[in-house]
Amino acid sequence: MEIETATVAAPHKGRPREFCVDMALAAALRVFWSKGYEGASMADLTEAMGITKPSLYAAFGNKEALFNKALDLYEREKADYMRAALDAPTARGVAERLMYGALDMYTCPENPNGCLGVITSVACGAEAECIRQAVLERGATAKRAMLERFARAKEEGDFPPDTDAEGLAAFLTAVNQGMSVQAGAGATRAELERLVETSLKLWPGR
Amino acid sequence: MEIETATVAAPHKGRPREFCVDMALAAALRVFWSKGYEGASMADLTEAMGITKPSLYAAFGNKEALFNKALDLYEREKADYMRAALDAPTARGVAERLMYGALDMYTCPENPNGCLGVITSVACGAEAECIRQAVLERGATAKRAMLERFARAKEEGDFPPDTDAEGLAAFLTAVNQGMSVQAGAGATRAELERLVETSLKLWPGR
DNA sequence: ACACTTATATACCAGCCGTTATGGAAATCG
DNA sequence: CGATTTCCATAACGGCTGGTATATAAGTGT
Repeated sequence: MEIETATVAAPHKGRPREFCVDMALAAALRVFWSKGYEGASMADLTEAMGITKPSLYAAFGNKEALFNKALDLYEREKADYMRAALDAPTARGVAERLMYGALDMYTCPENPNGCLGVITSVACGAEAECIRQAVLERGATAKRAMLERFARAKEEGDFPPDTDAEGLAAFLTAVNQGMSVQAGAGATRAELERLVETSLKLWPGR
Repeated sequence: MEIETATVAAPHKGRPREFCVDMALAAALRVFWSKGYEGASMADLTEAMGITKPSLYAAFGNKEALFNKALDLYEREKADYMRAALDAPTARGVAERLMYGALDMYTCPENPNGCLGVITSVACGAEAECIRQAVLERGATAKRAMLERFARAKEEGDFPPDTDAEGLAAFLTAVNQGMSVQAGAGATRAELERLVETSLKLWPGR
């Protein structure tokens, strides 16, 4: 259990490590984010993290454990706009925050393009099936939260009464996933902005 | 240049090959379709195709050439619903045919789930960059055709005059890509049907 | 100064990757 | 028939994969 959060200050005996775990993990995340789980080789990771393989294995366990910790970091730092979006007062506000948040994240110049979840869950070999399952589970959790939010929105009158809240959740998820795919395919921010604006123009209710 | 299309009938001298090129290619397509370009190993391919590696190399060149031929087959047989969709008389008809066509294709029990283009273009290692570019080019061509169709639809009054046809093309593309991602993630056909119906309910114009 | 503990660096492991050389089998041509 | 051409099967190639054993360096507490 690591207590320290910054660069140094080892509390116990033994040779202190020469790198910052958090920074190394952030570097690993960027590699996974741009190349996917299987596309990221240990050589890619160690080079980006600035450490050697034994150091990586000592600090993180193995590739799979490293990915899971990187995924935790991703959700914590990068994708918490999702949670924030659900706090919007209206369903339209939720959709706005979700889409513009995704837009910012997918097109931020210092980030890889696209969504880590989409990149990882699509097209992975048999060996990475458990990784894929873990990612899908998190996506399902996020979608469930969105669904509950839209069910509430329907009760509050944000939608016409005959609206399919589940369909709308799937719809919003799909547009975000498509935005991720197009960002990965090289779409410009301006193009994705038009996609978001078009989608919001079609969004039902006030 | 192979002339024969069926099982046998070698026109020239030498030992005739013992497998059907078209069937082998179809099998290879299914492997690429379910595992992606890099996720499909030569062992996977040869096993599914029922041939050995030297036979594969003699008949198709190498892995990249095999993929390109499989991609040709995919576009020719599976994804020509796109071309057909653009022939619909109205923009709404285009959207309907496109979405239901994608729905049928992504959920057909005898096909892998999802879109080969999405699977291949997302998250590939550096070595497959040219493959990715080839796939993206075809996607860009398809999107360009859709864009032209919607520009015409706007002139014909299918949309309100202030409509962003380019945004709508990106929108429709995004919903289809999202549908592919969700199909690959294990969504049921019923779920995707609701996604399509919801999207069409939001689609502008008559 | 010493033993002890931990991190780093080098080198290595078996296994899979895409690809190909080699040797024999099966067909047509003369 | 023999000669030729093409295909199939085995096995191997160098290179890369994720993962590790070994040896050395750099700190700790006493």
